[in-house]
Amino acid sequence: MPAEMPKAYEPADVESRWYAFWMERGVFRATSDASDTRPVYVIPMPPPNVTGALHMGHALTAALEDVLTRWHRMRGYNTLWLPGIDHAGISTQIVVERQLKREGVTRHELGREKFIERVWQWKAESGGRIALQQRELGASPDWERSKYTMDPDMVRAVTEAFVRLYEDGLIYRATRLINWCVSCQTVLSDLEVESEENVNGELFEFAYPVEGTNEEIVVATTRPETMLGDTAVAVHPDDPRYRHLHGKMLVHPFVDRKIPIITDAILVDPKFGTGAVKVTPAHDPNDFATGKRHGLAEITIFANDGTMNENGGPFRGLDRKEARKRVKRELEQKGLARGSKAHLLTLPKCQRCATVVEPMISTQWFVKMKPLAEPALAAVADGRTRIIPEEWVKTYNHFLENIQDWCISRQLWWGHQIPAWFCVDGHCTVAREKPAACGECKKTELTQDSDVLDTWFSSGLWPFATQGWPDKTPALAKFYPATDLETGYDIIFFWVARMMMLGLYFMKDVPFRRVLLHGMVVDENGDKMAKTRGNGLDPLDLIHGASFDQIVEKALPGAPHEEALAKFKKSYPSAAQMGTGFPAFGADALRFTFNSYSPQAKRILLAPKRIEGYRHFCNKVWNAVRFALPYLETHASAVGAMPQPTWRANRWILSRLAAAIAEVDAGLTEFRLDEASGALYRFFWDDFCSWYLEIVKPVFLDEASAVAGEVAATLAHVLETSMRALHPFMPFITEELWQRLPRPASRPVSIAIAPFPSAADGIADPEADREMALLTAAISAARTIRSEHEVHPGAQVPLVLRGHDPQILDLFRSERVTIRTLVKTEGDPLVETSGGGRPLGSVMSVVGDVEVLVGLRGLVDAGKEADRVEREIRRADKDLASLEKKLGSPAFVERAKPEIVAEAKGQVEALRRTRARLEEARQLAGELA
RNA sequence: GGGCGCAUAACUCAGCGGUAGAGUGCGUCCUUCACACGGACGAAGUCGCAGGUUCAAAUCCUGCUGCGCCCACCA
Repeated sequence: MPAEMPKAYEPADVESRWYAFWMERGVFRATSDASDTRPVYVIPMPPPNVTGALHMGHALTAALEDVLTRWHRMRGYNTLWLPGIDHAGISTQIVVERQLKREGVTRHELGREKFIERVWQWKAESGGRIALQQRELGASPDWERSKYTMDPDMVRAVTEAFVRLYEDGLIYRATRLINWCVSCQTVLSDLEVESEENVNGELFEFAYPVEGTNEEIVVATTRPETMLGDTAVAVHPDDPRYRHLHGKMLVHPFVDRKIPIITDAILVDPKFGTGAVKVTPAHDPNDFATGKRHGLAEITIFANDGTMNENGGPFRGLDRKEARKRVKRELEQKGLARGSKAHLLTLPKCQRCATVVEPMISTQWFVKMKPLAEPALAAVADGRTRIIPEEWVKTYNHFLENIQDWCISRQLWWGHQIPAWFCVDGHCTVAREKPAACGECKKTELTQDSDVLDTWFSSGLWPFATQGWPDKTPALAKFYPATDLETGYDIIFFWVARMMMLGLYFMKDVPFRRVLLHGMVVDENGDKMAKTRGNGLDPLDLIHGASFDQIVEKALPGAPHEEALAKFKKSYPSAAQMGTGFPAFGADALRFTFNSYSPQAKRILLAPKRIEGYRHFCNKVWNAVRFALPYLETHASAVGAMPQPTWRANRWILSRLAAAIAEVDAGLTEFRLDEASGALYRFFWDDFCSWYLEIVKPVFLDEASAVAGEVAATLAHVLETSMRALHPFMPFITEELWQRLPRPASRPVSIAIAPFPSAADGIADPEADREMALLTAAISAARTIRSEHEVHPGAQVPLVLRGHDPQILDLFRSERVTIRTLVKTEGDPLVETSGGGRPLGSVMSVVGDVEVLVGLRGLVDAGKEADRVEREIRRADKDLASLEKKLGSPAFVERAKPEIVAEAKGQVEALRRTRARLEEARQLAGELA
């Protein structure tokens, strides 16, 4: 460690120094040893996708969870922040396929086995990247326990869970109308389908000729191409327009098929469109249900890639979009088109690739959700798991109360292959290992189901599968259930609810005691960060600094530079004014920023200016220690144990420290990290730096000072304690400074495992609080007078403090050095009882019962002084009026709480005295003129 | 179509029943021996609109307006 401390805090220097130290000392390790009797704190990290690079969401998650982790570790908990990586089925497959494409190969050419090898190879190369980036943030999980959802023990747990659910009748195979992504070529669960609202589309109308008549029936549709799969046209049974057509047949214009006219009161709203609905059971959820009601044929018209199959007649081979155009054109040519009108629609899109999802009939694996959902609802309702902020409980409940069965099979290669085997006759056998023979017909030629499981199936098992389940391991006994689960609200359904359900099912206990939810990081305009928008920020660029050119290149790769820069500046107007790039804010500043947002904020508008503010705070902390160190060395013999000071400022700062610790404690306990971080910020900057250090300076300059030892002891203690309190928020700078500061011999090797401050580190002292409040108010009043009259900061002025209360006068007398230093007075301030003299050219302020008189001789601007006094008087009058009005109301006096009435009365009296004294100030101002 | 949330100082946000707060920005002054990534002081808000409850409302209730998000199979 360099002995010299640079004048400005350099995050890069400090941050590069400590991570290896923590790792070497193993301070992040938890123990599953049963003999360890410490209380346990477990918080599973949401495993980032193996494809991922660290984005703002990860950084936010890491910043918040690391605070909780480090805080508990310092409080003596056996703390496990469990890291991991998710194999992320679809995403990963897409990434690797894209890679192959660049090499000119498809996965089918490569073959399944070779492809999976490629994915593993790719994981080995880049799968560790995000963990390294998390280290740059200072994250302190127990890396040695890191899990990958494709680890052999995880695979075993997934298989076990699947088989058990199957055996218990909760997993089944069924043929349903499912969501098919024609681009990813797999089925998707309902949750993986996102709907894009208010898309401009059209409602196209065309006619089906009625067989054997000259009549026709006109239907309206947003998807004309699906008419190739129509197997009925439905009308409302009571609709008089069509009554005579019930049961008649229609002639399909393109394929050799007759279509019945059916009546259905559920499907058809006679007021909508033409009142006649074409029914395509194989490609629309409503029509599918209608088809089931009427026993209609289900004609699939699309191949898996979204092109028309052999049922498409003349349109076979065309893509969906192209088919739509051609169908419309041909209908027009046949004279069957009946026009179209604009129509707003909602498009279902694939979460991964944004392709429009196609409803298709397919045989898939499902999990029966109702029986799993009920215990999960109960666990939150009865408080076994608490959701914070509470507003999310409704969302959680609504989802589980209306939950549909979960489609868990995916037509991918990358993932956990489904443990089901088929014989040549199509019988299915589910087993933990490949069975010797078909469970039904005993044939021995078996092939495993080629599908894999939804990625979220394995994530749902995370809290126990990572601890050795299904074995009864010591780790499982120790670390299940977890204490907290902290994550973004966007995965309540995908992850949180499923862990609740599966945890309760397999472990008979909730997976975690609390669910803590944070919001989404968005740009300064409130827009989601997205690659297409060019508004993504790399957290590492904020930590290390980067030019806007570099940032823009990353945000919108491949785009013209000017365009990308324009988009970026629009997304971050305040950043655009910061010059040509971001300076290195440092990890600590970024972390502190994340921790300064209220957790109930759904959107976190990341303003770089705010990060800058917290970098300044780091600098403040740095310089406070830099200032103090020499004095602490000089008085080394006095520094050590918990101080028991008698000097007022020392008592006061310990009292403020006690209050700050209490606030931090309350904030951290209730996941109000913003309140905790805010309390520390205010304590350190306002109380400690602005007042305490300034008060203490003359003590160290005075070699004969009798209190120097006491001050050094207090200063050392407050700084050492502040570092410990700040450490969960700013781990790097606090470790660095703490290592430099004198500290009790009992402290461990790293601040990361030093005790977190407790009530015992402060001493509440209401008397000191009260006295210092008076003192600082008087000093501020004098400073205001100086400043308002533009007295040069270096100039010394006479100061008189007048009052009636002998105790208060004693207070001022004993603090004359402080007053003299902070106000810059000419000699010691004069403290006297009312009616005494006053300095030449006096201007006066009233603070409580004390008159603050500053002598400004010829410096006075009479006009300004008159204004200032009038302002004070006006303020007093206004306050007085509102209080008197309130006290004048009998209703208030009778019904308000007595203490509130008493307080108001006290305030009125004080204000009346102030008001009376201000008259003298007014008179003085008048004399000046 | 339902549900949730947000509207407080120029900006970003706390506060959520007892006389309006912070950070940033802004203005004045200061290169004072920790820090100009600083200091002192100051200006700035009819707490979205309209009703209601209450002795008292940014704070609770109702309605409205404007944003944002989530869920939902309306051709």
